[in-house]
Amino acid sequence: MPYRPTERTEARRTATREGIVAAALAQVADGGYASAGVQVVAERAAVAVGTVYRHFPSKGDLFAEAFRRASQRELDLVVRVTEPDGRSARERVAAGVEAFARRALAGPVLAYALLAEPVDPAVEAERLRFRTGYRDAFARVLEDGVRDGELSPHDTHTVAAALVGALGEALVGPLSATMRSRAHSAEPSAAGQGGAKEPLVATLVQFCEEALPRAHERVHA
Amino acid sequence: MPYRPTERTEARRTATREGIVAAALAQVADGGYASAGVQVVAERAAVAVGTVYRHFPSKGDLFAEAFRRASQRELDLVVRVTEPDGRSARERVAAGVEAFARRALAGPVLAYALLAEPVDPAVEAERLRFRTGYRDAFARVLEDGVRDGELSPHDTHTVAAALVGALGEALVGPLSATMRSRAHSAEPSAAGQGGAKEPLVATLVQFCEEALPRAHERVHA
DNA sequence: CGAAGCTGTGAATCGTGATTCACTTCTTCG
DNA sequence: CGAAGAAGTGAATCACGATTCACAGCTTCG
Repeated sequence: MPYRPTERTEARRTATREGIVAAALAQVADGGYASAGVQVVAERAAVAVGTVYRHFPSKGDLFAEAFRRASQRELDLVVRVTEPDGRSARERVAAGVEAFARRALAGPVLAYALLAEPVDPAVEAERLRFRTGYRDAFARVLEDGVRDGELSPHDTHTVAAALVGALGEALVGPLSATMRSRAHSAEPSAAGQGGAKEPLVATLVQFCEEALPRAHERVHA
Repeated sequence: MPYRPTERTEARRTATREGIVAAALAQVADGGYASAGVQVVAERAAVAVGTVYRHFPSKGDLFAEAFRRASQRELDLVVRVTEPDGRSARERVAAGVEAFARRALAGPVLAYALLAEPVDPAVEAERLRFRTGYRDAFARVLEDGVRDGELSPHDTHTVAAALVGALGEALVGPLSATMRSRAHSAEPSAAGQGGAKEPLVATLVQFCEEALPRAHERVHA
């Protein structure tokens, strides 16, 4: 049995694979999913088209993985900042909303792709999974709030979904606006930012805080 | 000059055209956009493929028109029930939310297609236009509320978008769930409905009412 | 070295569904 | 009726990007 894969070759293999995923993500992050053909990604990864298919069974699988990684990063962040510690449910929701919004506005093209751009079914499925993730993260906070008597009992799943939807929809407009203006000037982070981000974040945080069904007597922050 | 279009032929032409639009919409309403190829629509309209192209420059244009009509109906309804009359902004928002949710749950497949299903860019553009329509309808109510001192001043556009997003996201789950269960049993409106709709509607109405930034002193319903 | 098995290559192929167009059928009017 | 212009037809074509695959180049080990 003359050939046996070794540590070194396996490392090389992994490196190539990672390069392809990275290229796919990079392409989505700066041209959107629409721009991300297999050809283009392969070129970007300095690899032949066939190589992509030696590492992934299909385009859908490749991008599902790329989306999964990017989304996981974001979701982890939101989960982290909403984790139970001394804070009230309200504060925890606010922290999650703020983190979500800030990250999205920082990387608008990727955020738009992750959030709203038309994609393959396999990728869409990944998107769905992560939306569910966000929803569950918020739902957990809401349940804690109900248990502790801070919030009145309610359909936490639906309310959490509504929070996620509110964030998404309110951000998609500004996100695509930023993308459009970027299309003109060449490079990122130019002089006058697309739009004032802070007020937008503040509005969203307030909206989401208010929307929570507080228990009869208020605790005032 | 031997031939001149006349009233009768023009009527026939219009009828054919209408038939095609209706077929397109019907197809979307019961198989989703994914099922709506030009071929299929043509058959459904009892017309040849070429005829479709004699009436519409492209598939995108056909479906853009079909979506436009369906969406306009829905939007008109929401605009109507949120129109200013004696009611408070809160009540008007609640009425809009309720109407939106009820209609969506009544025609889940169409609602899903209108709201969230992946579609052609031309159709997506139409969708965007109508989301903006809903947003503006709610924004108008919010502005009235601010003017009348019922609500505190705020970014009405963003809040309105958040309301629309909350509705959309909270409904998409139940909508696709209903669709999936419909896929099993053959005909609509069978015995045990997909899920209890009323509580869902109530949750959404309450969520949206709560989320509005009320002026300092509360009016209590 | 050379057999065996792996990864990399990229031009050619394939699938899908929108779109075309040469032809037939219908309608109008001198 | 017959010319002329319009609507209808549907098999053939086309566009486009994902996918394949025969071949070339490494890597391992007896």
